[in-house]
Amino acid sequence: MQEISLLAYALLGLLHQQPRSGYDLRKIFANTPMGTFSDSPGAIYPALRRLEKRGLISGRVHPSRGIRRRRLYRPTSSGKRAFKAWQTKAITSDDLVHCADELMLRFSFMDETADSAQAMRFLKTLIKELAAYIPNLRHFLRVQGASMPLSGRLALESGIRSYETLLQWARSALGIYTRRKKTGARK
Amino acid sequence: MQEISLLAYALLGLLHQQPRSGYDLRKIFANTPMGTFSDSPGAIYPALRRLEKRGLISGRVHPSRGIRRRRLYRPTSSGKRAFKAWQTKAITSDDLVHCADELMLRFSFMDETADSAQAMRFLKTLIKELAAYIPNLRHFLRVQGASMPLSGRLALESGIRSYETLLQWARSALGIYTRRKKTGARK
DNA sequence: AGGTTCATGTAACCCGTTACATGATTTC
DNA sequence: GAAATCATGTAACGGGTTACATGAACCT
Repeated sequence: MQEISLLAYALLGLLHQQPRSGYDLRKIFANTPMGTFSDSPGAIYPALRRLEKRGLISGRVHPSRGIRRRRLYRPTSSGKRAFKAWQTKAITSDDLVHCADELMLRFSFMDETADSAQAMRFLKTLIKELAAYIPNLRHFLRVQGASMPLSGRLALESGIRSYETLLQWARSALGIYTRRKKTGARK
Repeated sequence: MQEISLLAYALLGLLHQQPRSGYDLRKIFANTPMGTFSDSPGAIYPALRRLEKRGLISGRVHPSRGIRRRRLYRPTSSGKRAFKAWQTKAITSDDLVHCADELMLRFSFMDETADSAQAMRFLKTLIKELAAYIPNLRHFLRVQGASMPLSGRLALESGIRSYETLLQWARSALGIYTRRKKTGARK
């Protein structure tokens, strides 16, 4: 069982929304706020091939009307399982430092593949980990700040603020899910 | 003139503060908020070798008292020039999307290698680019939000908030530099 | 007919990951 | 003297970057 790259998970998630071609996916990365991912063909097409070879997606050429030949991919049932497993796996404190992007990607497809209970569980754990981690950073800044140059201190302050913003966001997001659940929630 | 990786710039920046060994650098990445960088020997030592081969740092074994043999590196004058050039180069709007980490790294060593005028110039440009970019994201959310699933909308909102936080931080940081300059500033 | 966009692919290169290896020095 | 830590290395592997290539369909 090989590792799956973050880009590959992004592709897999987007294919959960609807069948798409490599070119469709490239355009998404080129023209939307998902632009942190590479839109280069040298990244996308090999990644799709690998996902197909591992049986997580299946692509077939769409032979329809006048349009250019496009190979449309969709997740297989095994691909759906793998994606959901990745999405709902436990959040570790290490994830905050090394995989903040990955956490947000996992959350951003939550509605496509899981129920709101999963989303809420995710947010609660995230809140817990952030609330535990931020004081460590504040402590480091308090203790080491004096011996750091101004720009370094400010850079650290920026990192802390961004975690604090994330925490505030997670709390408000959790509130939205909670409220939606109380009022007769659909889905 | 080859590309220099972000990790390599982080190493180069840290070596501006004081001569250090590969092990010192690994400990920094393992035990401080700079932990987003890899502390694995397979990343650090080859990176140091490459920097040395390119003439940006020079290392020599420190033969002093009882201590274990340590190869201490320090930047060469050419390395200092390259670092400063990287640090003070123009900020593009693309940097915000693809290299936010890189921007903060560039800033965090500003005091080591440049004067506060450079830091202020950096912050001003950052503020300008952020102020131009954030409305684009807000616009996207307004137009596309309705057709996005809740979790996707929230994830985008989180990204926007984090840019807004960065903008606020940049403004307050610029304020600090400005004030420090007015009152009889040292250095 | 010719240029542009659509759509997919490939190959060389770089570098971070993972895992393993090796000694020297300190510690108990 | 055994174990732990210090300190540096190396090799295989994977995947993203960059650059180039190809052809079909669309537009004028």
